[in-house]
Amino acid sequence: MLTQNSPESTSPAKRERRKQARPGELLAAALDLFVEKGFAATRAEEVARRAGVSKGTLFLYFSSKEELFKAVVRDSISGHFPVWNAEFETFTGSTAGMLRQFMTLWWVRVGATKASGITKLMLSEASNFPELAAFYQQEVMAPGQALIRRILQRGVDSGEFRPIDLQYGVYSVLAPMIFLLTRKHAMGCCAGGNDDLVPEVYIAAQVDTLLNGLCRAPSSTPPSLKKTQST
Amino acid sequence: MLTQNSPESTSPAKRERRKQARPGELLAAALDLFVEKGFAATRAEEVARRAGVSKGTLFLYFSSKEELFKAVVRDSISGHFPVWNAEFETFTGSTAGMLRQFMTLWWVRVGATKASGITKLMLSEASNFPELAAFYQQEVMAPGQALIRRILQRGVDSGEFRPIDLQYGVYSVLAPMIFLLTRKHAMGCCAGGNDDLVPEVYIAAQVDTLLNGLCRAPSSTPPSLKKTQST
Amino acid sequence: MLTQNSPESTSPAKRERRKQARPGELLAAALDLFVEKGFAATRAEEVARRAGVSKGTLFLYFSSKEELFKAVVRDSISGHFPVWNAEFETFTGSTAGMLRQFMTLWWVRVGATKASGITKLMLSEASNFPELAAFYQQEVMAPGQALIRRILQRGVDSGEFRPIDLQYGVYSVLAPMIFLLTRKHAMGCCAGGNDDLVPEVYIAAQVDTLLNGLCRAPSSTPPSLKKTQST
Amino acid sequence: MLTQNSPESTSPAKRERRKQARPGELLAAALDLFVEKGFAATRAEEVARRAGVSKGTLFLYFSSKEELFKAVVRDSISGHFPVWNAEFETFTGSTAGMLRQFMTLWWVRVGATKASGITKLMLSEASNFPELAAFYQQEVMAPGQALIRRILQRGVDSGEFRPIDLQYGVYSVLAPMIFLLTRKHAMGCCAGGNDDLVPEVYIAAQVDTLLNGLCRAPSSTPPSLKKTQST
DNA sequence: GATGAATGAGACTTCATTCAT
DNA sequence: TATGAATGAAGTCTCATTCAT
Repeated sequence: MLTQNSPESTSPAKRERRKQARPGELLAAALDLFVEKGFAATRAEEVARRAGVSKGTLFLYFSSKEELFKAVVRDSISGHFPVWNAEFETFTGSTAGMLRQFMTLWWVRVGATKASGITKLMLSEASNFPELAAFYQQEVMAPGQALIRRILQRGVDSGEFRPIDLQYGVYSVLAPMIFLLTRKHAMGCCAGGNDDLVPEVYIAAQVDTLLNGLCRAPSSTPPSLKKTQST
Repeated sequence: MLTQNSPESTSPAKRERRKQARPGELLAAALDLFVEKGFAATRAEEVARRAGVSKGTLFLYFSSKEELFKAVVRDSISGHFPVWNAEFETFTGSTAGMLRQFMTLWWVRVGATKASGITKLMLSEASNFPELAAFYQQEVMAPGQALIRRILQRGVDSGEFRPIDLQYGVYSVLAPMIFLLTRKHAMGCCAGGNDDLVPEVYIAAQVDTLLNGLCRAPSSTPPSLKKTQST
Repeated sequence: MLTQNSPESTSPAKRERRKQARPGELLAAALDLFVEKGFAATRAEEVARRAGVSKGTLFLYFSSKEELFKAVVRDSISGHFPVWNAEFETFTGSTAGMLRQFMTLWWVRVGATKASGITKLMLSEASNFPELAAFYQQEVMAPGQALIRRILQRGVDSGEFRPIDLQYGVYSVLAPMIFLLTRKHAMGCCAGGNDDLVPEVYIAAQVDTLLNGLCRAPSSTPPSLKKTQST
Repeated sequence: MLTQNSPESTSPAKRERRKQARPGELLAAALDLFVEKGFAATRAEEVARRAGVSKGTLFLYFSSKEELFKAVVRDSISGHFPVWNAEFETFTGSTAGMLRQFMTLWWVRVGATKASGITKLMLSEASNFPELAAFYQQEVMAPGQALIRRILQRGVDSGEFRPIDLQYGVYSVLAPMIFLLTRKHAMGCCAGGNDDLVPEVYIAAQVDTLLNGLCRAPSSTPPSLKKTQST
């Protein structure tokens, strides 16, 4: 989370301190509840109560429930992009290593944290809240995909990767991330009895497959697709 | 869908027939609406109206909106596996071709149809209905994964595939399917500005990547996709 | 009021009877309360309670408080215009008599009834509810002024009246009507101690003044205004 | 307005001066806003902000929003009559001219200024504040009407006017004034499409009609009503 | 069985008023 | 005295569910 909340302060300027901390406390409470119950099912009053304030106070800091949600997204995810992107600006290793690091860090920073719940939430409720969906698309999806695309482009440019279609390549990287979120938040909670998926291992395996494919040899790869290409 | 709905009949003698058909008509209407708007946003009255009955009648057959939802999922997801599995029992080509066919057929029969909405619906609402999630896991996910596993096993056994971890391999295949559903039902409505993803092409590309990886490799990388290169 | 409400019925099709009567009962309750407390200060629930139904029922018949108000206006005033206008289509007497009849009937049918409260209400709250103001302007003011204008035009055409500016003439007729409403609903409640204004007498006197002026003779009418004649 | 407001001073030593001026500044801000938006729609915080103080300070000086309203009306309506009355004590022209001057000056000094908002405000809110209405009646309406009555009496005495009922004559003069206020503050915002009413012209026309009537000839004024004729 | 009018809890949001600083 | 963060009652509107007909 971006905000640093220090709810327990007893110094002289107590009121001011509280005011500084309020948004962070509300954001934290909102993140918890949104992830736990979804956007529509989370009641504004409950967010306020969990943050230890009254209903009215919530609206003092966030003009509507939707604005609160946007703030949560910014605080949990999109606010970090500048830093995260910067790390890759200066990456010097192989592009394969870069892709591995991207997915690994994504898991550590988003997938494994509460922030991942936000993405799952969008998957679930986007269609009912078009404005939020647009916001998320613009604030999170677009920058994220841009970064993936830059990595793939680098691999193609350097000759490390085959000259693939970039957009579909991006989706190939995205798919396992979405899959993990789905496991964790939707099916995972009660999927099978066997917890047979260790995310870190899955990501490693996924990167491996992504880079090298399932096939043993270069083989006589079929001329892939002479089919559909329907529109 | 398993139920056969014939909503447009009102002749005198057909009254009894109608009574028999009621639950099916309600289920069909509910499926449409749940897929279209999600669980919370679907109003009971609208389901009833689309089924051609009154609100009261809906509650005559389903004691609550939740029960209706459960019934929809139960009614719409099983029964296809026996047939689909059988087709692969007798497959004779290469395992690469088998995998390609599996995903292609999945798209044609599930991904591209209304049935896909049910899966998306589970993704969205599973956490609110643990009982349903378990049911879905057992009835749909397990058989589906078993089939994928059999295909991969065949490839490994025949030496076509590298000796990968089977379970993670299954997830590698599953991920793009989930991703497509997500595109179609959740983010799709407003994702990007450009509808830059053609499912059939994506699946083909995905299978290609799955089989051969992104890396140029030692290999004579197939000229697989010299297409689109859209931006 | 246009609606005929018969709240007390015990015949077989009781429910249907109630349904017929509901809008009228709600309209009557709303009229009372709007006149008594104004638009903004009238709570929807109170309207419902006075009509003997629950909050939800009100919104079953009128989709919003504003729509309820519009319905009240139509029911109390503008719905009568067709009939009222018709009466003047066939008027055969002098235009002076016509004008006298117009104002007299206005008092009997609107000014002296609860409907007058609606006009007063618009005077008070129009600026806070622009949509309602526009509605009232279009539905009530415009037709009313059109009728007045027709009367004045008739007088001018027949030579009974001086060739006055029609629009200002309309306002001359309107002013005492507004004045009466103001007396009745705003200042009247506690104006002075002496109820020194009898509306019917005021109207008669006003018509007289309107027709003949205050001056004793035709005198040397000052060349006062040979102006505008706009419109 | 009686209070002199100097809202824009914040120098160090002027602190004490400010304190004295506070109530006046608040009253001025409140007057502006009440006239502009009405009582209910004016928010306490906005009044405070416009006066350059905080919300808390407003309640330091006025115990509630209602009290503030009363104070505004009390502060804004008296004091002008002595001067205005004096002007007419010494009037020497014709009574017709006197009446014309009275209405013209009223428009210049009241109707066209912010003061007119107070009267409109009384019209709107009087029924909710009976005490204020009584106060206004006594302090403003009564003296105003007395002046009009004196003018009419003068006309009758001198033989310029017909021997009309004085009280109703007063109301005939009052009506167009009220009408103008109504136009300006209530309906005006969206009345008609065309701003077809120029107050000065209207007043002139009104005076003309008042003096000479609509009818062409002195005619045989119908024996219509030598008053009462009620109902 | 079928209907649909009626219900009322509950959601979001506003804002006059309070009170610790 | 002045502040402004905090409160919470109140308002409009929705919708799953009930029940008299």
